Amino acid sequence: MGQKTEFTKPIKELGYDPKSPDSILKHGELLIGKSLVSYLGSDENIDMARKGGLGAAVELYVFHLKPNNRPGPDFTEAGIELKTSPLKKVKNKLVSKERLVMNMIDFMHEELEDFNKSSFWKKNSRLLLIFYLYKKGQPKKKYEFKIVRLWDFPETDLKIIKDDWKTIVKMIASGKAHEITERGTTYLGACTKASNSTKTRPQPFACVPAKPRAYSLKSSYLNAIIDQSLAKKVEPAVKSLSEYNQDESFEDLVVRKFKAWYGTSQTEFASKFNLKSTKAKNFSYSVARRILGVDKKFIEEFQKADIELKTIRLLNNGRLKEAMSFKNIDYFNILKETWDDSVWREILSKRFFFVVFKEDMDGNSKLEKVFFWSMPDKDLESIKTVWMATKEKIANDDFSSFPKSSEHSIAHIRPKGRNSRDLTDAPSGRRVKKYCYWLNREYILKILNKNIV
DNA sequence: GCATGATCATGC
DNA sequence: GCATGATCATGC
Repeated sequence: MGQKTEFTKPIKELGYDPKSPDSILKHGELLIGKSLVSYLGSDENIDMARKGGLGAAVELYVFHLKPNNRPGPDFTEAGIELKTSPLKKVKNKLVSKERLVMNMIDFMHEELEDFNKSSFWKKNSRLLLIFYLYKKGQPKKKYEFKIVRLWDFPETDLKIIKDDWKTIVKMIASGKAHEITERGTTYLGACTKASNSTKTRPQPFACVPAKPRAYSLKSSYLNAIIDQSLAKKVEPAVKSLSEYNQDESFEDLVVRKFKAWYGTSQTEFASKFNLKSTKAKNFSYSVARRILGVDKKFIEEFQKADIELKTIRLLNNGRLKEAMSFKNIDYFNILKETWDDSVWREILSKRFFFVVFKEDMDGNSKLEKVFFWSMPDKDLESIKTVWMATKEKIANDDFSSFPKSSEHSIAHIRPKGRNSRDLTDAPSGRRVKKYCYWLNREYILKILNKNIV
């Protein structure tokens, strides 16, 4: 004991505070969505040949920890053990690829009475879990990190883990370390290490040597952590009822929060909120999240209520820059649909939150206003003709004369692919251009004018 | 590599 | 100045 964490850099150059769990976590979170190579900005000087694979590389290159085999946690002062573990994709879902191996069990010296004094608990009571997506054949340094989070065992889990631990040490105490199996426990396992070697270890109460084993968290337990972590992409815009003014609705409150920012330019938003580019396709959504004080990826209320945020850009002469596009038409799907259950009708039936930017005389786009909106029923129903005409053309394998904006006051159909060579299969088997749904410019302008209060 | 939100380019 | 074809930029 008494060993302290050692670093490969002076503390002040680490980029985080190794005494602070919060700072360690924030630093780790920089990995999300990146690989080691993209995190470091280059793959020069990454030596993956060392022992321990990606986990050791994360310790070294991300946290600048000196390799160690201390009995205590990696971040001694913060009491946090760093664990890096692989995920795999099964039916589009991320699951644990393997059990998470913790520390070796030293049969001769393991605590046999008090869980709190056990080697497992001394090292692993609090974890920084880093999950990455394993891909066969890809170099390890290119694996993408998906989840970074602190893990404290909830009380109710800990009860089960303590029972598992007792089961394991009882085997040692009764001279049966060589009979330990992984199946006998629930969350915490004792998995074999170096199982295909002939190496064995002595045990204290029997002459029979036992296979070397380590404490491990089972895949099923990790899967629960993974599910929980991935679902945590939402955060409510309203954290407490006290945020509401009297008689205010959720939408009123959202609009009120935005009003304080009217007149702010896109570049100002970008620098204020640390957004990389004003051209990111989720730029407006990112701005909205920040205005509403949401750190997570999605605004919970918007998700729950299926509110769709759309950006509208006005030119400085008050005209609309563009019509509004929606997603591409699925040529196979549309043939199976009726208007009432069609994808497009479903999209247009949503509640919308429009964020309007207006260009000033110098060409800077500034936040002009925001408002919630739903398409009136009569408009929705009038679009049925556009949809039917589109469906009919597709059924007739005619991809050259979709409804134009001059033919209907609300909507039209227009190409949208990566470029003109970006083709897709038509039901006829032919390769055709991708088209999508649009709301006419004039129609959007009309909505805007109605909502200028 | 593709889907998606957004924008550009050109001709009338 | 609009309609329409085409393409960009980015996230997943």
